Amino acid sequence: MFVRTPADLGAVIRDRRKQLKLDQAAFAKRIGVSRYWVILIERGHPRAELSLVLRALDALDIQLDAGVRETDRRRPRGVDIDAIVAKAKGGKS
Amino acid sequence: MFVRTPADLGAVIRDRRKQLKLDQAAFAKRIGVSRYWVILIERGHPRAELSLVLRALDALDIQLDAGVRETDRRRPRGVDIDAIVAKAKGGKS
DNA sequence: TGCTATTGTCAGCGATCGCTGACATATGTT
DNA sequence: AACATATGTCAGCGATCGCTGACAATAGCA
Repeated sequence: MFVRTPADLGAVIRDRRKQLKLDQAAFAKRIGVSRYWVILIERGHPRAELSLVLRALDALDIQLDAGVRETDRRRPRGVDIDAIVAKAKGGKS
Repeated sequence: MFVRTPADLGAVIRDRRKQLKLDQAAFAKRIGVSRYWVILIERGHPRAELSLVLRALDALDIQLDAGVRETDRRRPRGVDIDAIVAKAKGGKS
């Protein structure tokens, strides 16, 4: 599953927690956080702190893979648009 | 690249930002954040706020994929350890 | 229906966020 | 060296974090 919003993350966490048959209290204790925090996260709290989120994922054996999004493959490989533009930097404005 | 710590994330972000030839100021403006924030993130700030991080990744076209970590493949497929343990719940302790 | 486990809600608190904006330190180019 | 660009540092500020702990609401089961 791809994670683009805090809500996505909340869903991933909640699903996996249930999969592992952990209740909020047990889960919270495992990652060293309050149960309240778990509730907020699963609800999609946008301002949660990064390290806690990462610890939560780790505790659930969820791996985060960060990769470049390859939406369009219109251009042949080996062509660096930026480089071309830079070379022709007549009006950089 | 796998992201397990704030430092990992900082590295991913910094590398990609340079790949796109953005300086901190331009990058910060693009995601609606201060340049100071960018510096902290790239340094691996553990308490950064989630939504800003996600926006940063999005702005860099970095996709976050969350999947269950499959470290050991010792057991044949179809065997659910949890279920077995549950079934034999003589001493659940 | 009762009983239990689980989940959701809240106020008040200390701690820390992210911002600004000016200055210091690289880094690179001529 | 001189200059321009990029990156790193900091103090003070308002805003919000995550915690506690007790209670309310919901779900599951007999």
